[in-house]
Amino acid sequence: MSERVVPEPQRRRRRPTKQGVVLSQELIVDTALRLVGQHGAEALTVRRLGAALGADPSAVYRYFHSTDDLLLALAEELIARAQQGWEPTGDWRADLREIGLRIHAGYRSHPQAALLAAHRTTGRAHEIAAVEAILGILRTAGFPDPEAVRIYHAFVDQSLGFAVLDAAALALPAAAQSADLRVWQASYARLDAEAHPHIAATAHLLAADMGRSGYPFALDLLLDAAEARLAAARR
Amino acid sequence: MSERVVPEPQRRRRRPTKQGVVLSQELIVDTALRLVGQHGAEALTVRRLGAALGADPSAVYRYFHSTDDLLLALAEELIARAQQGWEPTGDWRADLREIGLRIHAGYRSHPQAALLAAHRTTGRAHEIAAVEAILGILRTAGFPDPEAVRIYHAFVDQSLGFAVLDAAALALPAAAQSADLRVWQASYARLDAEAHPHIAATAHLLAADMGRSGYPFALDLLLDAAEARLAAARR
DNA sequence: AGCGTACGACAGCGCAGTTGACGTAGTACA
DNA sequence: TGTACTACGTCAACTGCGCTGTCGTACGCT
Repeated sequence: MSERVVPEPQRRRRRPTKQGVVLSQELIVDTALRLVGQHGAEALTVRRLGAALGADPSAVYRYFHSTDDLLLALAEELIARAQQGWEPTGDWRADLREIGLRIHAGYRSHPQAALLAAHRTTGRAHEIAAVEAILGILRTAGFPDPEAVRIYHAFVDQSLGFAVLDAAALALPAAAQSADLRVWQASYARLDAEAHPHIAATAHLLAADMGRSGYPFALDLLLDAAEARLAAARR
Repeated sequence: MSERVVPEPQRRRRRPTKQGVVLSQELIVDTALRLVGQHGAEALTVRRLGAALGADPSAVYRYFHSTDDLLLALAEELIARAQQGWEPTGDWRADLREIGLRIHAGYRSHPQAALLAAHRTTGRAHEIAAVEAILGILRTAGFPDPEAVRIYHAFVDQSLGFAVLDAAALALPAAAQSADLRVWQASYARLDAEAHPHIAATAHLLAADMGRSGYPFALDLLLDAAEARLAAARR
């Protein structure tokens, strides 16, 4: 990973492409997010991005050194959108729940960005604001600092992790999903109750949950546990 | 996704490759796992796999129709390894914790397989055994069936999600990690305490946690919450 | 011994990310 | 207004990817 060669301050020369489009970092990021949203994560390639922009694919490299760089910019944009129009209510539990659902929903449609965001740091304004907001909620709620930091990490990574898994499921081609359903019915639903009593007893429940995201429930579990620890710390 | 064209029952003809290796599904799976373990998830390509096997890359397609198929086999193998040598102790909380750590550790070195395993179903023996074991622990602990299924999903997806994120971090080239560290120090550590009081107060704690997996802590939170719900259900 | 075929090798397709050279169009300054 | 500079869009090409169709051969069966 080299230094950022591409100048961050705004560019001065703007020449339209052959198709008359004036490029910019924002336009490229927006177009990339639109591509991913419409055609899935696998549709995001430099070549397709160039086509969608109406420019030569290599023009992208005038604004980002690599796709890694571009994905970091996508991550920052998603963080920004997740915070847009959000105001804390003062109820720490409700606030965290709302933020969690927003992060999850935002990244769900952009799994590659979620993978990066989880362990890279953009160091830019919106990311810093998000960290500050979440830590602020926890600390003003009364969590001691070490606990607040640990819960912060668990909270963020949980929402990103579920988003990545859910996004991967959504990105599967329809044929693969129906194939899995067939495999499932052939393998699980017909197991005999003697060898696999627990699966047999809950097969109908497992089937009902297939394809639904378990994130909201997992988030509630995390908030339950956090609340219990807060009560214990106050005692 | 077509039907499985490659015959599952064991093959009869075995001709060594030019380099004298006799191929088989097991050998290919083992070699693929070794490749991923040694050189990261990105090292797993059909061409490199062929080279590691001492065979032409296209020979792999005699045993799996696609990389998707191969990854499903890797997933099944990882599930098998995670269960190897494990015996339930009867303490549901300790048992779940042990299983969670095993799944996390296993998939952590094989993120692509984890991504697939989370929302595909292999329908094969070891996967079924794992589902049966986890559900069994929850149901004999006393969780009502619907709750047991929901906790099962949250538990599995949490461990897979963290494994994917952690694996992605491990797979980053060393240069990217040091670049991020520099960005972090430049952006976060020097924030003024007025604009970002919460980050400033916990900067040292955040730095100490960088790069460490938050999974064990998040797992404990989930188990805490489950235990509380079990107590409530019994009451 | 001989036949049928499973399987390994080879060549090649389309697509991916990325790079370096090139020329032009826009800006800045006189 | 003119001129020099250079940012930026384009082009062509390199490497490596998953995957396929074809071919010959050596294995295992009868």
